[in-house]
Amino acid sequence: MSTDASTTSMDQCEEGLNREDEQDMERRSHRLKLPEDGYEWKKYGQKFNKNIGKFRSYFKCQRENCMAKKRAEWSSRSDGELGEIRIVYDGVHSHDQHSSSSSASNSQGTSTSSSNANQYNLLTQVQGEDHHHRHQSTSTPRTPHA
DNA sequence: CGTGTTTGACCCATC
DNA sequence: GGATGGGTCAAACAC
Repeated sequence: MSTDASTTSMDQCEEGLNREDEQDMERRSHRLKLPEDGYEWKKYGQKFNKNIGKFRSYFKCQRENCMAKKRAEWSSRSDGELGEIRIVYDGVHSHDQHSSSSSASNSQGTSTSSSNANQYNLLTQVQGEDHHHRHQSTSTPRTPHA
């Protein structure tokens, strides 16, 4: 809490372009436009945080070997335009970015996630939230019985 | 038809 | 011991 909103400065809404193409899906799919990071995310839930009066969307990496998760938080402003969207990354990617433009710079040096994980950790930290609880252990927390 | 999104319900952790 | 919040999965719907 406190001093938020101005923290988000990486979101760069790029409007226009393919109005018909995008509109087709924008029509009813995800009325909210989220900034792409270069990874494929699948929305698996949405909740409203009455504490801050903001919406929270949950995204998961589509990759099978990717346990990375993304969390998007935005105010409940009118539809269409969003003031600021807070993106929080959780987990670490084990695959390369599928981005369109060449990423150039960074990554791909020390094999695997070491460096990558660090990068994401930093982002998560930036959010400056509180609580440091991290559950999800035991390979299979869910397993009633076969 | 398949993909992707959406909403609700369910579960777990925490207070 | 219960209640709440938060997080996740599943099903259904739409295109």
